[in-house]
Amino acid sequence: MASRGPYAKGLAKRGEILDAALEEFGRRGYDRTSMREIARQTGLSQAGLLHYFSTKEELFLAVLRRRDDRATAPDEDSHIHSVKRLLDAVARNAGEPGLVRLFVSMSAESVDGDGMAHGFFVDRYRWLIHEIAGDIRAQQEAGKASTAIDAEDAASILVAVADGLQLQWLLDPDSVDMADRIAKLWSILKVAE
Amino acid sequence: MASRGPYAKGLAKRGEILDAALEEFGRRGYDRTSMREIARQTGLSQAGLLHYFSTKEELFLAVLRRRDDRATAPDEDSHIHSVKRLLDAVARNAGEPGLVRLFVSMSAESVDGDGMAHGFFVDRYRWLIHEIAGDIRAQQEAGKASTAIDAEDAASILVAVADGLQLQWLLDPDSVDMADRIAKLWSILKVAE
DNA sequence: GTCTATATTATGATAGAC
DNA sequence: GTCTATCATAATATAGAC
Repeated sequence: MASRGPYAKGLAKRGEILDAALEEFGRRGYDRTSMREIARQTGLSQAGLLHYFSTKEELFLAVLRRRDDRATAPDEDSHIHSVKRLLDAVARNAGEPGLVRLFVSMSAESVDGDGMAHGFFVDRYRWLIHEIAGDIRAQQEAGKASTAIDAEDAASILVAVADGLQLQWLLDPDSVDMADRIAKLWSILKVAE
Repeated sequence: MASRGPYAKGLAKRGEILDAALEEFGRRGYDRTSMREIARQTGLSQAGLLHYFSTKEELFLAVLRRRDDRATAPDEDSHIHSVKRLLDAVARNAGEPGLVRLFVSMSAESVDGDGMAHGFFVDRYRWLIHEIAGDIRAQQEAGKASTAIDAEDAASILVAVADGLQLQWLLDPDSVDMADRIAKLWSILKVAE
């Protein structure tokens, strides 16, 4: 609530930088994005930008964490992820190719162990799949979902389909209706014998 | 058959370069891989390497095409891709993280329209899904697969799961048995009501 | 076919003034 | 908090000798 205070301006600028960085990282990938370009877009010199984020990696991780928050926070009531939320997120993402690109390409790039964001993505997938598996298990126990498939397997598959479809969609947007396809899959899994 | 001739040495060297490049691109991604490093690994100077592939992009595309061949050619009888082949490829890939990494990260990196390999991956996905959809349709007509889901949808989903699971597996190899999971999915899709 | 040398252009980061 | 240098690398690609 402290919209005035010693840090007000700095915080606003930080937000502006994160917006621009999200845009650039999402559009061009980590390696091809330069600090100079992000600085330029926010009306700073490169050195000025480094006052806010003293390394490129630091800025990158801040961008990832912030996007993660968006996907989690401003939604429904529960703080738990669920199948429904995953489906919603996929549908929503069709309007934000930059975000999708960011996550698809960043998670792929972070794959090698020494990579900057490796830990971030490992944790994120573990958490996401665990949450969704919990939701599926609850639905199974309530008799609303088939027990023909293990909840953990189903969760992992749904997350995998979401990622894979996003990749197909990014490469060829007209060829895929992501939300429709993943919804069909879930409707089948839900009633499998 | 011409193991001797004016080009024999050049061709062998080309192969050696492609092997090293595949390894490096797969391990570090396109941007982080330098021509100098590939040259070093093949006992060439950077300029010497450029005699074989005059730009980095050219080398990269040669690597992609070659890997694509591998996945297609040395398999069974038919020249057509199929669900079975996709499942086999996923199982096989668990032994070749470098290859998986190459394709996951390269396809993600190629996402922007101006990217070097965009066309390659767009074509590849179209073809792959089309082939697999054809196989599924054939199974449906033979009464071996359920018609509860559209063949095109199912093919897209299976390819998406393969990609997504590979990503999960790369990030956290112990957490996923890719082949098992995708096989379970297919067994469910096959008998869906 | 392969090399050395170099041109050119970027990058991330630091030092220090204002 | 922001700037102007500048440093130190590192990259692809070219020119031209051998």
